[in-house]
Amino acid sequence: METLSTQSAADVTACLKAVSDPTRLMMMKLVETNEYCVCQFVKMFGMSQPAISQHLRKLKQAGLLKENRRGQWRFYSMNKESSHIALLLDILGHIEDSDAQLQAVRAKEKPVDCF
Amino acid sequence: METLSTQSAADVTACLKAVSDPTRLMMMKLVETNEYCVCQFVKMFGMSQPAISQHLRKLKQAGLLKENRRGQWRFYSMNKESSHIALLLDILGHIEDSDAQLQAVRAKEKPVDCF
DNA sequence: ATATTATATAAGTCAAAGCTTATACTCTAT
DNA sequence: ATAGAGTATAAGCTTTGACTTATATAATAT
Repeated sequence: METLSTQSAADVTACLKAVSDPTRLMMMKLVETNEYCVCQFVKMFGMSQPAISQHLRKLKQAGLLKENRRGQWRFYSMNKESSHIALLLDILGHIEDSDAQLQAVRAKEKPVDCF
Repeated sequence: METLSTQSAADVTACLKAVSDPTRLMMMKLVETNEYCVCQFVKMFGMSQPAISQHLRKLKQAGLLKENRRGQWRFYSMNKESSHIALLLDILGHIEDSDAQLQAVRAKEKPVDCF
């Protein structure tokens, strides 16, 4: 079903810029259904920890991510209260679940107590 | 209504990159209902002709625009056969029609035989 | 208090993006 | 054939973006 929520062109652009990077788009697809900590993303994407942190920061600054601290971990999940949520979900809905990259990333998922 | 069309994450990213610029997003919103020639865009956006041409080229290379030559003009319109059309329309649907920037740009629209 | 693990931030590098100016191409009119 | 208008492309400049390495912060465990 289509959402009726609209926003300014500038707001739409801000959201698009946040997710127009392959890593960040994939991150948002992942957190659509789960929450992940930084170390999990590092394993899944095979990128350095600072690179992952920086991507997460951009998504958080765009209001798309919610941060949840538990112990020494910080878990990130989709911010369902985001002003961009309708647009975001529409975009994510266009990614096929069978996407090879997406499945490759998910295949590398490890529990939090990873080492 | 929601479209069921999905594509690879890479394809979605390519589309998002094309429209994640304020000028290009606005261009796509404009060509949703009309076709425009380069000189019209120049007037509407108050940008140089090469800058406009370069934005149009990006959108065309992403498959979002159709080019139509008539006389010495080149008219650009939305490519309804684009593989990204469903995603694109979803995105554009989130821009409010009352958007100030959009209305400001539309207010500067002039007929083709402009000088 | 110290060490360890998880994460963030700072600073630097390199490539890409968006503009500019200058020039080339294309069509029309003379 | 030449000139002029509309548009594209090339080259250069400047800013931004995505990484790197190094360091700082925060929580946990000893």
